[in-house]
Amino acid sequence: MAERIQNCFLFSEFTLEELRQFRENAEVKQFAKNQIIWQYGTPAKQIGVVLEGCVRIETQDYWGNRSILAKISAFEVFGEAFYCAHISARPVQVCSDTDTKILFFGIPEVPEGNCRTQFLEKLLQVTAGKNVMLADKMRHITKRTIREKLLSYLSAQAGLRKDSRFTIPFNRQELADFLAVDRSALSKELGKLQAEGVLQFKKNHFTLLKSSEAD
Amino acid sequence: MAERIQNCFLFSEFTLEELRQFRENAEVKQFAKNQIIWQYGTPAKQIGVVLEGCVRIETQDYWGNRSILAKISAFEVFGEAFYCAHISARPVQVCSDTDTKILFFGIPEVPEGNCRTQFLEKLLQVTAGKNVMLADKMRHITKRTIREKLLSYLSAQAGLRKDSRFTIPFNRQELADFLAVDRSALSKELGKLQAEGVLQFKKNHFTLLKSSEAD
DNA sequence: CTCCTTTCGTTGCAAAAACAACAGACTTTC
DNA sequence: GAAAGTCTGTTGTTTTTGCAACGAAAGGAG
Repeated sequence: MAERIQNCFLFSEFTLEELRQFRENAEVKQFAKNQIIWQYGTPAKQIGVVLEGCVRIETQDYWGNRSILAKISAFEVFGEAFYCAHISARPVQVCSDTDTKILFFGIPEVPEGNCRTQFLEKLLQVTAGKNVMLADKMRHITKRTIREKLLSYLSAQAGLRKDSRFTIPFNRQELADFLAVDRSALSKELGKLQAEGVLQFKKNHFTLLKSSEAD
Repeated sequence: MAERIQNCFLFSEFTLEELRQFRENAEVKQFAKNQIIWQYGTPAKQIGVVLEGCVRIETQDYWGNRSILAKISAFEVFGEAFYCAHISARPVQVCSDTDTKILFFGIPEVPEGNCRTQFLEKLLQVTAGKNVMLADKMRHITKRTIREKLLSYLSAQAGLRKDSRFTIPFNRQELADFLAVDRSALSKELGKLQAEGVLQFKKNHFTLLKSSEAD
């Protein structure tokens, strides 16, 4: 049992006996690079944990255009939302990005009792955390203009830090990707906002100023 | 106990004894219209369930502009994501939209044993469901143009129904709001797509056609 | 210090979107 | 069945954005 699944947050507090029992019930499979692990549209009957390697979460549209939603690396979980929501057909496909070893299981495979309760609470924490992040991002992205998206995001950051001066964890390109806009257009808008005296910035350090009529 | 909290999905399978015990531990409070229920920035130490009336989830930016994220009505849950993710400061405020009666509780208040496990699984299901919907919406919204957003959304619908002919649950304005774009611009783009032979539609019934180079 | 790479701001231009306004089709209501 | 209201497509105009390209600034490596 060289994979040390205790490295995964979900199992970090299992006892040795619980780990042993869980590993007996769960399934481990190996995949070569670029194999399909879960086909698009299949029912979500298991949760996956990457033990070695890296997998891609992908979508494919009606006309065959593929796009990568995320990459999941060692000791990270995937498919848990589809599993827990009991959906009948996964809206994505999962593909090995390198040679991989994957652990598959369902909640019934988790040892009963205190262990399972703890596991569920952790899974809930992970899922809820993703939820908060998604909802937060959604709040900014749904604004119509780059200016509004920026002010919404920066405002939230200031609120979070409880300080009108703060540093963001993104460089320009990353911020543009996060807000789903063009980098140069973002830079342009930042320049305008600074010229208008709404805010000041220097690299990724920002200061929000006085009042404005923005949303 | 006139509120019949069994109407709430989370508690629908509690036994009478479990319900009684739970209600002893949980807290019920009444609010007049437009009172602040949870202040922005406060720690998320409880989950809320609306028993009577309706509440608003709101944000407020650095310059004081308010925006409504959601309205929660009777027997619906709110704040569960913040609670389960153990965040230290809620990024939203919650306000009574009408006179309301709210049930507040934390997980320790749920009777132990089988009951709690079932509750956690249900809560997980609800949270995961929101997660799937949010991620799904995000996939479409992050596309850069209205055309791409539309094709992404419609493509996903076709995939979901496993049929290139399908009906969507939105009218034009609602679809525009969902994709975070202007209604008339959306109509315009739909017209173009139809003229180009990419798809056909009639009200909210759509048919996707042949191939295209869109993403 | 110099070369190389990455990041950032800027510009011009073409494309796309927002906005406002209107007319026809369809619904609902009385 | 007429009137009022809603939903949808369309058009024209203005604003915003995406895109491509470039040069300056910053940071690292040798």
